[in-house]
Amino acid sequence: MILETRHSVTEILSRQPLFNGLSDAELAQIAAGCREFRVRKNEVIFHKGDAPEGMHVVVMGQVKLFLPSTHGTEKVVHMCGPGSTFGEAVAFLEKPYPVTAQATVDSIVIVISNRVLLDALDSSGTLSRKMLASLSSRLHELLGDMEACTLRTSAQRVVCFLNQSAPAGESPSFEISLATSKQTIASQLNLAPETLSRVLGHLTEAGLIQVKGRTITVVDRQKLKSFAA
Amino acid sequence: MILETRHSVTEILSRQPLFNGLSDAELAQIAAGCREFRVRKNEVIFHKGDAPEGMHVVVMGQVKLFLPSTHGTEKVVHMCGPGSTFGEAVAFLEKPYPVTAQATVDSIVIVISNRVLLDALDSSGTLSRKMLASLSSRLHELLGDMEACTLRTSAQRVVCFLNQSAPAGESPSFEISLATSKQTIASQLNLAPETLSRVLGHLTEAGLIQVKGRTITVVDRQKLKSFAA
DNA sequence: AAATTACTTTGACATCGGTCAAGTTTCAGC
DNA sequence: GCTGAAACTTGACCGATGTCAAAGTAATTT
Repeated sequence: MILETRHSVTEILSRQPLFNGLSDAELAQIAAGCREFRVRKNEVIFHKGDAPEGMHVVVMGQVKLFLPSTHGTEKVVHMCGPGSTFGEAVAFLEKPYPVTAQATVDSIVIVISNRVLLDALDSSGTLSRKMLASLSSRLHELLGDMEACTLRTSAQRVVCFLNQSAPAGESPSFEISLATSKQTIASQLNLAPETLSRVLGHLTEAGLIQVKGRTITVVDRQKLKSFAA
Repeated sequence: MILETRHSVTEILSRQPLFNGLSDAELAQIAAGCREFRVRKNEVIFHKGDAPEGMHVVVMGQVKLFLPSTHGTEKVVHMCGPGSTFGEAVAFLEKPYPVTAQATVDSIVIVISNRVLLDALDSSGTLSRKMLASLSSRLHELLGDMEACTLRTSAQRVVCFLNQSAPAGESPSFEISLATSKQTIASQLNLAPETLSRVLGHLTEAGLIQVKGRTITVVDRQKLKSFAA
């Protein structure tokens, strides 16, 4: 990893929702305990089982969090885009990282050391509250993934994913631009890549979607949902 | 549910690790915002999708948290024994409960309203820190479950469960007393009850364990672990 | 204690999704 | 723009688990 100091860490942090509402002094204190890294595509930021350094913020790029298995396979737990944080939870426990973090493209990541983070939390009720909300949100998300993995069939999981990726509007038709490879999405949905490919094929045959590379067009939101049954 | 006021809520709360280190005044303030309920076996405390009331503390008995599915099946996410808390995470989000909570035996549960909890968190850094640790811990646990469900075979999941249930000591042989029905354990491990039964049968045939009702004796810890491979 | 209900076990069978293999397309680096 | 390496697709096959059914066992109620 290459140390990077060109940008103002304070400025970057202040743009994160988590750090909104903090005083300049508080922000400066946190920024002082940060390091900014550039990581290259496929570079591992930390391994499952490593001792925790601190909380990470993705400034630019994309980071994949996954559970590695013995036979080289992996289960993707979460994708972190710009603004996403990860590795917070370990700061409050004395346990190693429960996942491996790897950049999927060249990225810039800020690390806030545990000490600094804990100090900041002690001195700011606002930050504590936001951190609690952030962890709760992650917890809900994970429960949702659990639900998908255990209670739904492959087709239902894919349909669910497409719906979650839908833009805010209510129009029956919309377009999705996949943020990652289909391999990665398959892993997130706990499917073999082949299975994802086949399910997308079936949905296309049924006239519900159109797939062109990483762009998927959903023709009819409602019909898609009812297909899952 | 039957309102219950005989016991001192303050006293019960003070026994929970989460509330250690709080002043009497703070505790009293929290206790004033609590209700204590008795729930009977099989009674549902809240449903997935309900609006959140607050945080729950199991005083006595046992509560099952699960994801219900359409066809009556369910996936058990967590079992809460005396001292366990649940439903904290919703206090920090504006979302409905992500799981259903149901008593598995006659139980006593305390509910701390969201307002009171949030106020207490604002005024106590200690409590905030403990709550962060509690949520983080839950997150880790859930990741562990995810890992088990997605990366392990049925036999590996069962062996894993037996190991996790092992007492602290290092002796090669130990006895486990299951806290719930095998049905429930099967659901936690994301197995059909029949499959759990069969796996336990195989482990018994292999001379690795002995099963008698809800008591399982592990003959050799090491051999059991190596069986998973 | 008898009766009813729920839980567990066992067997036979079905199936969803994974694995392996081969071919095709897309992408990244030069 | 080439070229080699990934990524993706498609087909054939297989196996781990789930489902269904029935019998046996434990637990709870009356």
